[in-house]
Amino acid sequence: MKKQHVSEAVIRRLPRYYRYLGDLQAKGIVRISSNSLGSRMGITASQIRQDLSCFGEFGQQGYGYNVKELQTEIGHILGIENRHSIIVVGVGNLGHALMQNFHFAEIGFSLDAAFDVSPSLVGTTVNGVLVRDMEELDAYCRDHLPDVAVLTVPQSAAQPITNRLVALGVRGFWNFTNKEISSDSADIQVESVHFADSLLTLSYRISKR
Amino acid sequence: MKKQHVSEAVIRRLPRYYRYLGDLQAKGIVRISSNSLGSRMGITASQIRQDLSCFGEFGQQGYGYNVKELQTEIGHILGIENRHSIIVVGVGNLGHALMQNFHFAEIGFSLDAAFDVSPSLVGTTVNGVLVRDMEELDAYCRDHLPDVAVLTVPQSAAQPITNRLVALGVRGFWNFTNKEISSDSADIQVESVHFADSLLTLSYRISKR
DNA sequence: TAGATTGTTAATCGATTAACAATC
DNA sequence: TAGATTGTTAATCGATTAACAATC
Repeated sequence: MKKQHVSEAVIRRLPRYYRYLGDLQAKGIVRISSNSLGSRMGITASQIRQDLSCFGEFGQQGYGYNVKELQTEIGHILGIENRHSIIVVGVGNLGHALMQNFHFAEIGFSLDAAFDVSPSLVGTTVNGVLVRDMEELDAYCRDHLPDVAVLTVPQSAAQPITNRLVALGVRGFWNFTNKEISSDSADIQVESVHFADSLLTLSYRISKR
Repeated sequence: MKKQHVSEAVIRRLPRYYRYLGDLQAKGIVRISSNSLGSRMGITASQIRQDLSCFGEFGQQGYGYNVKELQTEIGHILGIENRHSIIVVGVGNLGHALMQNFHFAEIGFSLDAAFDVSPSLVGTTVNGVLVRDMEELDAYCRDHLPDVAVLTVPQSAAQPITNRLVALGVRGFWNFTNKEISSDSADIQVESVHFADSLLTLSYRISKR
């Protein structure tokens, strides 16, 4: 039975399911039970079945789940078929690294453009994507209506650029600036990657007390 | 009253407290109540007081918390004073970007060395840190006993390098390889940064249903 | 002193786990 | 058919929130 509200905890697990199912497929595994998937992932079979039940019925009694089918379903839930368009704003080391290494297309994103202020970068191409002048940002967004912006600008630019992009209709922000960004506009989604927070939890765990 | 077991949820919030307290200090704010901090962070005052009570008593009735003092205390809980030594293994785009931009020292880590297989990188210096040949990894670790390794190697190298480092006594792994790594050894801590998982939750949230 | 705010205990809420009938 | 495994309901567990006495 589908749920109307899906908790954050469940949503955070969906990409993990997607990833594990991809690995299983790569290994040529065709079917899997919640029990077996759970023990691979270190979670209970109950949790997997409970999680999936938020979205529908994807298994078969006595059989389990078809790996490929379930992956496709979860991909669908995650919105991978939408081919969201995405732009990189700020092509410093990190923006550059993401453009070079991160497989946007594999998870359904279309990386269409990048922007920077540096004259030495503008006009160059990174992994097939043209770096444009930040001046062109407004015109580009009006023309192409990108769904998501990767924020890899300096901290000081984070909020002003966000405001500008929100005004231009960008609804999703993948924020690497280590600054909390916000917007009054409803319906704006922000996903922040806080490297320091992540490493600090590791610091905590390796510190004996 | 100090707690013996501290939940994962609490630990994940500690770096956020640390960050917010840093921002407050930068703004010259000297004292803050749990209520005021909570409304800035979008959480309840109760939660803050409950979280802190796992580690001790840091406030004063009728006054609240001294911003600087509390930050120092939380930094201490997170192990920032330990000056954990850290090495970067794999100096590709991402490893390079982290070395260049990420302020290890600010959160108490000492970035001491980097390793790569590429002859064009070996011997160069990135942000003051020498890139060494991967061949030297074992000898280096035996000599310097680094606490943490940043894994920014290709996926295929993730597990073998981890095994090697575990055998050499490295206890913490900051894993950017998009592969789950594991170890039989007790006391090994892994913190993985899964970019795709992060972006997929954003994909979910901007997909209308 | 009066007001503010803590630390902590108790109440509530939500998430995880267990159990099991349904059924492939 | 017998065995396996689902989807779902119920039970448990843990985390968050509320309340309040203590006290600065």
